[in-house]
Amino acid sequence: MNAFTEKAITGADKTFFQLRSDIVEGEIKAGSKLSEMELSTKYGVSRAVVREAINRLESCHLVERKPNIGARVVALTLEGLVQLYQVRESLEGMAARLAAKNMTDAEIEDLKGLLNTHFQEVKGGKTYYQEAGDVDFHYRIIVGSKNDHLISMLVNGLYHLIRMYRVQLGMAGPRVSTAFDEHKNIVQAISNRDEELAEMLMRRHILYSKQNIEARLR
Amino acid sequence: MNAFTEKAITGADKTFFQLRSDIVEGEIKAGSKLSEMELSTKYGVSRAVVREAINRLESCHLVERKPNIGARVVALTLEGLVQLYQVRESLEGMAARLAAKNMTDAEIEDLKGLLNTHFQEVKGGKTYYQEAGDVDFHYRIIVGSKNDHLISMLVNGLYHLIRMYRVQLGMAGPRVSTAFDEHKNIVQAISNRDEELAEMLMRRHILYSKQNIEARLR
DNA sequence: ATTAGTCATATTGTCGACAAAATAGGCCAT
DNA sequence: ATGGCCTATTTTGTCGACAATATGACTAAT
Repeated sequence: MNAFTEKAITGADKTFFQLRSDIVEGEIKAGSKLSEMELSTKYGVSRAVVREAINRLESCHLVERKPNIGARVVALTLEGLVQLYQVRESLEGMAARLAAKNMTDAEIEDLKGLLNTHFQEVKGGKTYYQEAGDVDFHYRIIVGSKNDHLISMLVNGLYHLIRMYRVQLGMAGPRVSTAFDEHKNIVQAISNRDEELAEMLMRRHILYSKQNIEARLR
Repeated sequence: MNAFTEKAITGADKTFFQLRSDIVEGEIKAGSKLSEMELSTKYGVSRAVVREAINRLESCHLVERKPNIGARVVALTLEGLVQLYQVRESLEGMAARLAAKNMTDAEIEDLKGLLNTHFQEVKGGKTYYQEAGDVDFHYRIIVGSKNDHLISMLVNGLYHLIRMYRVQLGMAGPRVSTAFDEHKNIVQAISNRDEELAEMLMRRHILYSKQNIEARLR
């Protein structure tokens, strides 16, 4: 066995990942029906593993399942996006608060380094920032909270759904420069171990994102 | 078809409910292994439905599953309880905020009525309050938020876990009178449509509960 | 005595077949 | 035509069997 624990990957895992990717990226259209038999032949696995994969997708709120009827990919609505950001504001705000309390000094330094890297890239004219960079920034703070429930809910639960909205409603990389300043201030608050401020700044950051998205969609 | 939509109940549902109850009430001990075959014979269903039930329990964070090894009921630790209340503080705080915004006047009146009923019972010397009453109070505010993600996360996700801690660590009904006053103030804030205050009071209410529990356990 | 290796057993992962339920289409009555 | 009922087909729910992996016991070498 290797030094770092490597989880065994089962067939259901692979099917789950594949399906999730196809749904998030829009390969499988939002609101469409998921036929077990069809997916079974498409991915070359038995219906049992497809069912397990679909069950997990339901846990992520990416599909909705009704007994004896079947599973549909969730529909994307403005209402749903707003609700999603409300939860996100709450959870990530708490994550920032806990990160200010629980991140090690080394982790905070790493985070500052990440921010610097992003700064260089943005200065160099890259619009790349928003997609991977923003996700990475938020991801580190979530993990830095050291709260397993929080981490699970956000990483396994909400982030793929958020990404699905981003990809399919085509909101790629706006608000780059202002968002970067907000990130910087959040990191500063965490570095100062100012829990209250870190939470407040994160909540406002996400609130602004939400308002920005809402404005563009109406 | 009936007036109110009645969801079909599948066998996996029943097994899931049964297992969840057994775990929460401690009939199945925390940290113990769940053998698919054993449960299959015990409940008289096939392994497939037991597997589906266990998968759903995993979504609720009531069991942890490792590929090719099996599922164990989660272990109850003080650390875990603290993390749980941190998330709860965040989510229910947001629920109170949204309830202040989204509950109808009629729903708020109902909530006041519920509080009065509890008041009479407490005055009558019943210690019954905490268990059903507290849950009901929080439940109504969660639903009153009208945010499906929030509702799902709390009702399907966290509440059974919280109840598991309550039952098995034997913390039934303390803090009755003070908690009642806190509930009253929260309802007043919601009634005044004061979102900020409602959120703050709910967060403090849960924070107090957490501290109360922590104090008793050390 | 301890450790590594091997083999037998038990448990989980996957599959195809059957049962139950829902959907679709045609048929009949109005 | 329209609406309700019945049948045929499709889809999901459940089951038992087989394959792959982990667990535990036993042996042997150091």
